[in-house]
Amino acid sequence: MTMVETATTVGIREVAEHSGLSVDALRWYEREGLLPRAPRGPDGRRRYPERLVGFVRLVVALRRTGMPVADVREFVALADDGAASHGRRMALLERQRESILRQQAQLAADLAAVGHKIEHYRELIAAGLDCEGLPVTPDVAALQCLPTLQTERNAS
Amino acid sequence: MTMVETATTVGIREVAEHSGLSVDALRWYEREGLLPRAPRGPDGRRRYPERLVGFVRLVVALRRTGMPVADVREFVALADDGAASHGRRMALLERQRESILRQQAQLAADLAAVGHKIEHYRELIAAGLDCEGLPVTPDVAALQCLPTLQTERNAS
DNA sequence: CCTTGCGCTGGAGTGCGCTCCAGCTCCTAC
DNA sequence: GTAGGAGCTGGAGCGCACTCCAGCGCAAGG
Repeated sequence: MTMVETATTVGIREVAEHSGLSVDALRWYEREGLLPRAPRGPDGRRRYPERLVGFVRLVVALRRTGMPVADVREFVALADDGAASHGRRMALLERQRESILRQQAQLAADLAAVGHKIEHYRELIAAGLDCEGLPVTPDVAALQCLPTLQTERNAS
Repeated sequence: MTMVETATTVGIREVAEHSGLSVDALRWYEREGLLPRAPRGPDGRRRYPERLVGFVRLVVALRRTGMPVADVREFVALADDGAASHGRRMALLERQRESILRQQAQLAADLAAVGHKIEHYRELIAAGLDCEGLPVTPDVAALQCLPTLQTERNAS
């Protein structure tokens, strides 16, 4: 807190933290035209005004929902044309919205598939049967409940 | 239809068509342990029995919902252990289910963000204003409605 | 017998989307 | 004045998940 809060502009670090992107990714997005060029402070560093931070959030939402880099680039390029491109920008967003709706349907279907499989395992274990419908021996049944030795995420 | 329908087993091509994976991807999945080794016909070709086709569908659902290849591999490896690994397999699926639920929440949030932005553009256009709240000139307004020259997807 | 078609294996190549780095400039604090 | 820390640029490198290919075998049709 030693610096003067220049109006309401934030540094790249904070934008990174609030957007979920890395600092490197933010710079890369800018170089690649996925973000407009951020204005620089007198020391040559990026100062993100509030509007731009909001824009970053939108771009993150677009990328996270699977919009390819090329399409984001196009969207940003349109933004340079000002009000004249509002219609086309809206159209791009609408296409993305359709895509998100399809993804939601797909995700719901996949959730159901996984859920059914879980239920299937639950039943098999409860009934003491293996996948072929044969009863499991007690020693195997004991192994089934090993409280999830869990995938050894702690290696390396 | 010149071949005898060997029980209820299908060739790799049909599995590809029904699963959405490419033939190459199916073979690659098998080599990499994301699918159990498919039994071969007398000519050395893969013959997928029904159970395996169902398994492929599950694996596709897991991958599509973002389960990393390494985790799928682990799941498949567990399947080799038979009934003794039911509990652990179920645990893996449950973790994936949690992940899907989080994705659904994120997707809904992103859909809302995109939706709001669309609404914003709609209002601006209807009101004849640009992003700074200034009225647009009539010639610009005309450009806004260019019926979506649409991203030129037909290049190359 | 020869061609056509599908599939096989194993390995090399590819596209995307970052991530990492060297070498530099600024500030700020001690 | 010098040490440390954050940021800058441009370019190289990388991990993932396939995709593509050469070189082969087999079986059926003409």
